[in-house]
Amino acid sequence: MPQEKIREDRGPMTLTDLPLRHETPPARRTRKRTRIQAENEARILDAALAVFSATGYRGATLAEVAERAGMTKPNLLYYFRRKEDIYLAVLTRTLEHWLAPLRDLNADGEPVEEIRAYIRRKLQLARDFPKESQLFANEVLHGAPNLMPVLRGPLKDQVDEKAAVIRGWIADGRLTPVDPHHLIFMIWATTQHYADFAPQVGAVLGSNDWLDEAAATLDAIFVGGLTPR
Amino acid sequence: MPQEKIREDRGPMTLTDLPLRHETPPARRTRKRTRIQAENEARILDAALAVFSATGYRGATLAEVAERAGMTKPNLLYYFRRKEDIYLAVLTRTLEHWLAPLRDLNADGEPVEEIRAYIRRKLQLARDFPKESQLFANEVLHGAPNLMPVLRGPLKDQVDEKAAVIRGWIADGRLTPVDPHHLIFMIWATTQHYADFAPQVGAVLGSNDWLDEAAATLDAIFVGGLTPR
DNA sequence: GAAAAATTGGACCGATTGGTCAAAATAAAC
DNA sequence: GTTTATTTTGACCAATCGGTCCAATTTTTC
Repeated sequence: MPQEKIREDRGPMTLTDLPLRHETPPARRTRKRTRIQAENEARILDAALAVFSATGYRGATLAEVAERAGMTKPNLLYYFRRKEDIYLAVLTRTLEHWLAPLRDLNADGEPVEEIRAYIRRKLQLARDFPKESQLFANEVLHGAPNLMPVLRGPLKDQVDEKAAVIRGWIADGRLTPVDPHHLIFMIWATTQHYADFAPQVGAVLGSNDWLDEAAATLDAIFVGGLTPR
Repeated sequence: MPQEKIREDRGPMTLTDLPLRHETPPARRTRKRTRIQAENEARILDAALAVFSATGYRGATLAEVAERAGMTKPNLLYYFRRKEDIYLAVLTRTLEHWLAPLRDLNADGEPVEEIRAYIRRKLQLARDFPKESQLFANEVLHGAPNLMPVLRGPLKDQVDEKAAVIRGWIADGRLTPVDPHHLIFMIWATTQHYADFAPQVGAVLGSNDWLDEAAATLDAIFVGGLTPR
């Protein structure tokens, strides 16, 4: 059986109201958030990101998450009732972080320069937060069982909006005519590749210091490919 | 615990002698390969590709592989002694298929046209054999525990060889100067993206018929980016 | 500092899963 | 057609894992 579908639909959604809200921890039934609660939940989410991104949902064990978070398994389950809840929580947190850079693509900027800056931002994210990228990649690779509503909803909306911007630039003759959606896919693919396929990149290059060379190459190809002749 | 490292080193290797040889099935101890053996092993490998690519090594269960292969679990284990053996067998078979297209990059061809043809081949592979791509992506995403020697050995050699060809083209002024390794990464990333992130591509496009548009976009960017001005 | 609430962890449980075994059934060899 | 080798399967086992329970401990409240 594939990775379980964890979330059932709960209606439409927006970017600020991502549809992955997990069960509130039992301790929060009453009163306000405790200091210990905040600390432990943060430690758990960090541990969970490491474990889930490295092994996927099915491969991850609560015992390992608990150990990395420095607590026992029942203690972990005191903060998150189920494994799914932990996964959804860390996926949600990652998602916010992940959708941000595209938003900054500015319709009023110089087209080629805007895209170049976007690529640079994504490349830095890949270097600085590879685990987030891997978590996301793993989820989508296995059919996005928990993310499909987000992909079809907020993500598609976001992409469509920016695609319209790019289409406008093309119409103005400021960019080579290409399909904006596929251009965005290209940027996602080429930048996230360095996080998701890190072992391969490292093995082929014989080094893990790829950022500058990668940026230079992406720059050359995209700028050359997008600048009207 | 992450996906187990299944294979321990067995020294240097070549492309034709990939280092993922699994245990020979028990039935092959004696005499030659049976008709039933060949049939069942093929059915098992097909089933295993589907299951492993969809759920990863840890997520896959022998029961599901057996069911898809149309046999009982003990029967499956009669042909492959352990889960690892099945995984390694299907990974090996995939690998051969996967390393092929790069080999066809012809040093004597017209540079931009050769790269364009390579991209087209990879894109068709992504459409026609997404499961192979996903299997490979999953393995690398989780640290390539079973593939690292291949990545560092035969794969790196293959890439280095073709990188030299590209470097030659650049030296002759027939291509925009870019780092050949990163150019190859770009091609891998942009083409395999359509297989590995298929749910996302489908969700954003609202369609699964991406080949022609993708090819046109990749063509425009890569040709524009690689053609000297 | 006593009472109440929140936090921690040892022991335990049922379900799943990879894998075994031995005996039955089928196919191949002669 | 009998013997021999191969193939199939039901029953079963040990380990792992998600999750529960409850008593002990610590922190907060007043």
